[in-house]
Amino acid sequence: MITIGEAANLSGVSAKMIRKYEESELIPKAKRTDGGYRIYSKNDIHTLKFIKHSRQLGFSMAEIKELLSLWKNKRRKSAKVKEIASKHIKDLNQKKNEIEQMLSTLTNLVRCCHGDDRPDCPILEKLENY
Amino acid sequence: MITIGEAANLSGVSAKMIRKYEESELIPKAKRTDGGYRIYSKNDIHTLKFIKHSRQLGFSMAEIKELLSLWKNKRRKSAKVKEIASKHIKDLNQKKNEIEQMLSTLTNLVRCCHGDDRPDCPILEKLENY
DNA sequence: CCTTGACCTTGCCCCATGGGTAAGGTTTAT
DNA sequence: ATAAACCTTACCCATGGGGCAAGGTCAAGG
Repeated sequence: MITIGEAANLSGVSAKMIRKYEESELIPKAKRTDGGYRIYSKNDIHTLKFIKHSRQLGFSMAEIKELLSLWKNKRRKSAKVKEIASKHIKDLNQKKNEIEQMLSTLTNLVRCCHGDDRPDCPILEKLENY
Repeated sequence: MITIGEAANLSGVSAKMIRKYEESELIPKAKRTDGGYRIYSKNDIHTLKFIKHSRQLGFSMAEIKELLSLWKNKRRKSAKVKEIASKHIKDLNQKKNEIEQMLSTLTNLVRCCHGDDRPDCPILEKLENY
């Protein structure tokens, strides 16, 4: 008999998010006690950990939904998993490139700015006339 | 007499976001026609462009609010601008590091996955037992 | 048996940065 | 005068959570 609070402690996923994942159909609806409390099994904790690890690698809810169904399906093709992960790598690389582009511009600007009591500032000039 | 749609075209900021920026007090409340239409000046367009450029460099609304007030203040100290930009660079570097951490893990996993018709998959194993 | 405290329930609001849509009013040109 | 194009406000959506409030449940101890 694992309650939602215990499941949260065991899995590292907050009770709030466990309910959210249930509502979003990432996990099946939990069984309830007569009083209406959700109850979880060891296996449910295992699934929650899977979700947590997927979130730590930056997968979206939608991607995790796919990964979960592949994980549960013993006749899956690993190619499909690899495809999802490769697509995610592509997304992350794009985000990284955008950040690097910002960083390169900002770093140049900060290097050129005196950073003293005077108002003259190449950073503001760039924002004004970019 | 520039309407919000024209201001959007001229500045590159959507009409929706112009209203949002007004509500968030990034820009002053626009004057209105008798019928209630917002009207803008050339100077307002200039400010909207400043905001747009700041967004393109990833500054948050709160940061842009500060940058705008410094920009308008002719007695500002460039040190303050530099401080905001430096803090932003720090934030971006942290995001970048997190993404790189994910990428390094994911890249290894994808390299190890056969990606064929068989179900065996190191990616799913990692998500399960991380 | 009853109380108390810890835990759970649902429902709502909030963050940031937008996209979209609907019902209705305004402006401008024909 | 009317139609098209534009504007207004007020909602809902997404992402991935955090937090609070009012109320119900559970388990332990008196």
